[in-house]
Amino acid sequence: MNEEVPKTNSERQLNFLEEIIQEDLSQGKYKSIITRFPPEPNGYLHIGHAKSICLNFGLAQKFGGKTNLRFDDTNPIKEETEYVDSIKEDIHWLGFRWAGEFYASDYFEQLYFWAHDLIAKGLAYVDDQTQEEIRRGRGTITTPGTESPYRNRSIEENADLFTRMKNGEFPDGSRVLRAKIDMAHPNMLMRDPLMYRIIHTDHHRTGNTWCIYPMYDYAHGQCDSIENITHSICTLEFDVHRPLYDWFIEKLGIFPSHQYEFARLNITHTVMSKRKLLELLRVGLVKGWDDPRMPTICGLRRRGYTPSSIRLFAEKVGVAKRDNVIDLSLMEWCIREESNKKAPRFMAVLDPVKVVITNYSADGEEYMKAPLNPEDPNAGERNVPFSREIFIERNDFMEDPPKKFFRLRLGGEVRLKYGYIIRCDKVIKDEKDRITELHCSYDPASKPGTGEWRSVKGTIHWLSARHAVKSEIRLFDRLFTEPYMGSIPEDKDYKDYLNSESLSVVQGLIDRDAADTACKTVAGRDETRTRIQFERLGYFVPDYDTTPEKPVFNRICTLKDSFSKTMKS
RNA sequence: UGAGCUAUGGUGUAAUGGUAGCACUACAGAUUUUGGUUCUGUCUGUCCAGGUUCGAAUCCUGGUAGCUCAACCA
Repeated sequence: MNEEVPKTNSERQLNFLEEIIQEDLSQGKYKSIITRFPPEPNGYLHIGHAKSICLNFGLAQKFGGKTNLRFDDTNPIKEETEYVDSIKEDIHWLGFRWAGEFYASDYFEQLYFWAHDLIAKGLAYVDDQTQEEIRRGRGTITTPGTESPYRNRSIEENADLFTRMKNGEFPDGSRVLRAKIDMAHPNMLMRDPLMYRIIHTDHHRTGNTWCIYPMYDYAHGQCDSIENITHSICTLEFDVHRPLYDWFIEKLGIFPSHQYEFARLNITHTVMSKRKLLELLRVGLVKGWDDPRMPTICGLRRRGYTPSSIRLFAEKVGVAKRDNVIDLSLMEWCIREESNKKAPRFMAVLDPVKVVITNYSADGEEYMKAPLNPEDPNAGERNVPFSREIFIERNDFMEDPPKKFFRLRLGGEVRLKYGYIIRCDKVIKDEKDRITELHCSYDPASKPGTGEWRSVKGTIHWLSARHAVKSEIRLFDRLFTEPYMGSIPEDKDYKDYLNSESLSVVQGLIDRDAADTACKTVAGRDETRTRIQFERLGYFVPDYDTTPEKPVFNRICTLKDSFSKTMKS
């Protein structure tokens, strides 16, 4: 029945980058494409980078090309090997394999040679002005700049000075190499941009070999060119850099890589800038780069998001050129979508209240059959122990509930998931009027699999007191209370919007089976962690802090909950 | 105020001169031993004003709004 359906325009649905590539390929501009992911190793990757990674690697996969990983390490003051390692780990974890691993610093020699070439062509000069003088000379957005008094030095003098810059004869900040373009250019980037600055600092890879370092604009396009990158994809804010990118490539007469820009990812209730993320960490508002509330890749990983769920998310958010803010609920949908199909079901009680089944024998015990996953018949079954004393969730009982409350109430019946129907006969409270125990009776005829099935309105989860295992369970919520963190008032600090309830740690009870699953987890090894569902509570994953003595769970996300909404209204 | 980029439901994203579609969200109903899942349905959209055309989200003109750019950061 595989009918060949011709592709119509409406089915094509390529994003604008895919269209460009398809066009380039079909016109024979390139035989195959090469993309690159070019992080600066000065921080941890976040979900915004994940979008870029999925884009660059995805494009190459889709069109039969390859993708390089290139570290943009042109500023030794900010870059560290620690970040190089974490970036590689994150990309790998996301499921992508780079064709080549390169560093901008691999090309320092070539870049230096090309700089001399531009000097020889009269297109670059050494400027002795101070940083302040250069800044003032650049003019403003609405007024043209003025030329540096050093702009018309002879080629010989420039070459000599630049060589001596390289040889370490001058202190930091005393001289720079500039491209000679146009101080009155409407694009500020073209007003004789800096190519090199002097920095007497050890570089994480080249050590003290160099004391002059190329600027981003002088390095990036040429690095792309050296690697024969056909499509150099970056975020929108680099759009004003494109003329410069092209200018260096043209003047040098090297392989013409081309730059294309797309809109960076924003997500509601979080921030994405490295600076802010780092500040949250320094101030102690989060516990580390991999705090499960962080939008970093390692944070999402610890939280329990899977590589496939993040890839799905990257696909769902799309690629275009307009500013966007993606609803956090889309991310949650992506992990729920996957977890619902895969996650084995267990039970946990986060806020236990004891229930005594008064008509069940004190030393009695039996096992209830429970499917591991109702969505997957092949997942098999497990046995859930039942006994006279059980725990249920405190909020699954109300003495005097509203109409739409389908759970346990005084004098009412509820089904224990996979187990008996019980009726609440008596509520026991302490002197502070807090419920300490519920006395219930069970209906022996209501055991699943025996006799006629009897339906009651509600079904709740529970745990046999005798068999339950203590566990620490960490619940997370949005980091910020405000959805659009990009548009908070200017007189406000983004930290004013922190959600004080973004983390709550609960000492709860879980299934023996869930505890076993957790303890099989090797701390820190994500591949060994099983995502599970605690019924009615959400999807969870064992945290790195799990020990054989104490399972620790992170809630990845809740289940969709239409009940709390009905109750509020 | 100069230059560049962008404007399609609440949020994203398609429609490449020919029926404004898809996803998320929200809401309603059916099913349900998870107030989950699944299924069905509903609401809501082309920034504005002109023009070209048999026909415009799409092309043209003029506005408006948002974003980016004045680091020896990337």
